[in-house]
Amino acid sequence: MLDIKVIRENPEKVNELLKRRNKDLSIDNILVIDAQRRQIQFEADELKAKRKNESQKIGLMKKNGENTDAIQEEVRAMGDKIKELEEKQAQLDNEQRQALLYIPNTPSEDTPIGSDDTSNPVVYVWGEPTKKPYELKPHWDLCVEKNMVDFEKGVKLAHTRFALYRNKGALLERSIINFFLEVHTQKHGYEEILPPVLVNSAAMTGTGQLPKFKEDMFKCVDEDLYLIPTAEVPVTNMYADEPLSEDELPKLLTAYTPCFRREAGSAGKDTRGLIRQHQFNKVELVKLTTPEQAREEHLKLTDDAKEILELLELPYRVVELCTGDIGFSAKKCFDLEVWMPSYNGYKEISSCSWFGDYQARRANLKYRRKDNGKMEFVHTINGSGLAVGRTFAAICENFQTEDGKILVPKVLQKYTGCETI
RNA sequence: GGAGAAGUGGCUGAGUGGCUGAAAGCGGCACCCUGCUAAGGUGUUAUGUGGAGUAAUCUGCAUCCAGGGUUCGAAUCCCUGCUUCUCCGCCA
Repeated sequence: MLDIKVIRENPEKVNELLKRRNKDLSIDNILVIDAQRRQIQFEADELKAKRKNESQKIGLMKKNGENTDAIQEEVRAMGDKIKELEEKQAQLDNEQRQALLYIPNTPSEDTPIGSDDTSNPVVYVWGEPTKKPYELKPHWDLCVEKNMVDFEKGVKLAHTRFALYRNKGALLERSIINFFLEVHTQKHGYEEILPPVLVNSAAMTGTGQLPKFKEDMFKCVDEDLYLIPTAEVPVTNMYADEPLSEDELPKLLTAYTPCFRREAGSAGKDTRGLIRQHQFNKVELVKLTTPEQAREEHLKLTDDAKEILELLELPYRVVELCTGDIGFSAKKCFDLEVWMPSYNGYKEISSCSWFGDYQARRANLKYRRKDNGKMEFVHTINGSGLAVGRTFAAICENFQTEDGKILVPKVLQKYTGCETI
């Protein structure tokens, strides 16, 4: 969430940045709550100080054998008033926190301004869109023909938008996961994490999924547990309420997990194939950094994701998300888009975001600075490195041969144990 | 799942109703001393949130797992929850 002090001291600036996302956003109501809240706290604190003094007096009087009935009654009445003020204060605290939880992050000053994805500038292109003299089948046909993915079984066992991988399909999916993890741990220096895929509402609130995006997630009926929509949630929250020391930063973490999304509101979108499933695999990259390190580490994390696509020799481009398209918690974000013949276009395969201290405030992620010994919020950064199902689809489509085979990218062959599928 | 015990500052650990935001030790930091090394001395060392001040800083309140309760007053008493440990049961 945003820093209330920044909001208080610089409301015009905050409003201006928020309106770059959406002109309806405003923190004006929060300022009103904040002023009331501080007034009440001031009154309550003064009264509590008074009660403390009087109570100590009673202790002394009792020691001296004096009668304290009158003063006790007086302090009791004070207690009633304090309780009243405390309740009011708690209510205002809560109101303010709730309001803040629904305000998105302020975009970075240099995030391009625009209202939707049509304003996202392309900042980098690698390779050429795949062109072949023969027809490239969409992966949803090819994979079914080759008995690699069984969409019907997925639907039968669970629900629409669930798939079952089998045979070489399961092998390819598993190989991609292993390849991703190995590059990020061996080459890029990330620590591998295998986290729980169910997390509680505190974790979901920390990274910004709750409370606003509740309908996007699968929730357990009788427990305060949600299926994670991304490994970002458990991994970013690992150090919540647990200050790090500055030498531990930047902290680089990577995790493979299945991800679960309700895709509420996506009815009719990407209904064929592996592109938009309720369950999909992803390897995530997460960084916790100092504010000074953040921008550079964000670029480096994006490079780590880009490198995967280059190693696989998949054509892709990078777009920078504009203020109207950027995620709720992010300040700045690059999307990596892979060439997907079935779409005759580029399709998102990774989203690399810098969150500033927005998530850190929500999750209470802090570190102790070396220069002044003070506690400070870390900056969080994350990105897909990469989405596995979409990589699977991109490989199937971009690398198919005329006789219906799929060429396994060189770097994957040691995992699949074969050159073609 | 059943029974019992326990949760205090970065760590160990004292503290059963008031002068304890919290002893002591360790660790950390600063300075001093010692011609190396090791040791020693002095001081300092929690977080959150208000108020005053340009600021350095001063100051109120809250916080001893969490939330309630009792009391003039709670780390200390009571209730609930969570977590950890031990024993039993079950189990991949």
